[in-house]
Amino acid sequence: MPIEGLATQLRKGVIEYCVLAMLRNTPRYGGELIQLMRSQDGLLTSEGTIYPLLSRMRADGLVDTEWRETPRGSPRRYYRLTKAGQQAVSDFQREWVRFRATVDHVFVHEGGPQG
Amino acid sequence: MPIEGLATQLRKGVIEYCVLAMLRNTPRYGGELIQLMRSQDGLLTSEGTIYPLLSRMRADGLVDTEWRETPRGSPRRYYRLTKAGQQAVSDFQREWVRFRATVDHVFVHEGGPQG
DNA sequence: CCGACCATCCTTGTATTGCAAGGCTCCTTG
DNA sequence: CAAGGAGCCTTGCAATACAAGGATGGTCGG
Repeated sequence: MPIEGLATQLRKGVIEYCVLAMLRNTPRYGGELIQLMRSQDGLLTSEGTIYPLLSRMRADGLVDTEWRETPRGSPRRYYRLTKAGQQAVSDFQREWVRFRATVDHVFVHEGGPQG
Repeated sequence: MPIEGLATQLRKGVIEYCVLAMLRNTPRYGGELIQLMRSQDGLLTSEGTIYPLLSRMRADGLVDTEWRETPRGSPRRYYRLTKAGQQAVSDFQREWVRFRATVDHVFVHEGGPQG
C-alpha cells in the first residue's frame, strides 16, 4: 500500500469542496480546475475524478455553467458558484474545522485518559 | 443531505487510523473502541463500521488479537498494535499533517492568486 | 483537400470505505 | 426451560476517487 493510497482515502469528501472553494471568486473550466488541484500538494486528481464531480454538483444545483468561446480550439464550459454552492462551502468549512480538531485530539491523546 | 452525511465522507480513511491510535498504549476490545470513538465529536461509528474494520486490520497484520476471560459474560477479543501497526500510525500522522495543511491552504486562498 | 495531432468534454467500470440491519453464541436471571 | 443482554461477526447498500477509453471539434503540415 503506497503512501499515495493513504491520501486517496483522505481526499474522499474533501475534493468536492476544494473545487467549490476554487470557484469562489471566479468561474473556471474543467482543465483549469484539474491544473489548480494538481498544483496543491496532496490533492492530485485526474479527469475521471473532476468531470463526474462537476456533473454531480451541477445536478445538485451547487454550480451554474456557461459556454465560452476561445480564441482557438473548442469552447469551454465554465462553472460558477450558485447561492447554494456558497452555502455548501460555508457549511463544509465549519464541519472541517470541527473534524480537524477531533482528529488532532485523538492523535495527541493517543487513545484516552489512561494513555 | 444532512450535516451528518457531510462528515460521513470526511471520516473515510481516517477512522481506521483513529482506531489504531487508540490502541497505541493499551489493548482494547471492540465494544470499548466503539464507546471511545463515539465519545469523540465527529467520529460517531457503529458496530457495522468497527468490526469489519478490525478484521481488515488483523488480515493486514496491523493488529494482533488475544482472547481474555471476563468475570461475567462472554470472553472479549482484545486488539493490540503490531510493529506494522505502529508504523502505519506514524505514516498516517505525517500524511495527515500534510493533508490538513493543503486543505487549510485551499480554503484560506479561496481558489487562487486572482481571487 | 486530407491526415495527424491536441484540447476539451464526458462515460464506464472498479476498489475502497462507512454504515444499517440482522444473526450467532454464551452467560445470567427468573 | 424462557427471557434478556453483552460480545462478536456478516451481508447488502451508498458514496466517492480513479483509471481507461471515447466523442467532438479545432489547428497545422503537406
